[in-house]
Amino acid sequence: LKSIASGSARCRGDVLPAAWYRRDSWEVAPALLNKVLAVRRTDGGWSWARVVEVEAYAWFDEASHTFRGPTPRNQVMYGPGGHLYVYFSYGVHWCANVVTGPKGSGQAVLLRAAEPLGGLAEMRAARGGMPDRDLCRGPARLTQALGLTGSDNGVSVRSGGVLVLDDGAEPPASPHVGPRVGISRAVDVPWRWVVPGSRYTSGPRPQAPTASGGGCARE
DNA sequence: TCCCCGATTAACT
DNA sequence: GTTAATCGGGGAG
Repeated sequence: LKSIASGSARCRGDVLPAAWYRRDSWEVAPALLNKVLAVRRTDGGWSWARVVEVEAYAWFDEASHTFRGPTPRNQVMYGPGGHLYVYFSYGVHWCANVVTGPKGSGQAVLLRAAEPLGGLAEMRAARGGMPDRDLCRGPARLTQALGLTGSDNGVSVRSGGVLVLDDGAEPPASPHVGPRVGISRAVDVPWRWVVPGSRYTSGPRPQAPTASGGGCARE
C-alpha cells in the first residue's frame, strides 16, 4: 500500500502486480479506468488524478507506433508491461502511454484524460490557470499538468516517481466505447474507453455498449 | 539527405 | 469551425 500527499490532500492505493500489465492492451485499457495516476514533483510532493479516458494500441494496429516494427522511438513499447511510453507529438506536445503485454509484443494504452484529485495548485500552475476541468482533459494536457516529459519515457509505473494506484474505485461496469481520436488509420476500431458521465473526458462522447440497442450494433 | 506528416492544443474568426 | 505552431520519426530516393 502506497500513501502519497500534497499539503493536506492524501491518497492511499495499491501498486498493481506486474502480471496485471502483462495482458493485451485492449484488456488493460478499460481496467485502467478509475485508477489513480500519481506523479512526484521536484519538491517531493505529489500530483494525482483519476484516469477517465484511455485508448488501446497494438502491434497489428495500423494506428500504432509499433505497426512497422521496432525503431529507436518505440523501443519502450516493446519492453515489458508496466512502464511508461512517452512520445513527442506535433513538435509541441508530450503524450503518455502505459505499456502492456509481455516483453516484445509492442502494445500500450494512451492516457487521454483524467480528473484532477490532488496537488491541484501545481497542476494549475503548469497549465497556466486553466479551469480545473481542463487541466487533464486531453492527452497532452494531462502530461503538461502532471509534468510528464520525454525524461519519463521508460520509467516504471509500479515504483519511483510515477505510480498507477488502485485506491479501491472499480472500473465502470459498462464503460462507453468508441473510435479513437486524432488518428487517420484504423479509424473504425473501437478502442477508446471512457468513464460514463465524467465531466473530465476529451473529444466526442462515445456510445454506451448496447445500453439502449443503439451504439455500434449494426451491419 | 529530403520531405511529409502526425495518438494535439490554443487562439483565432 | 478553422488554423498556426513546431519538430522528430521514418520512409523514399
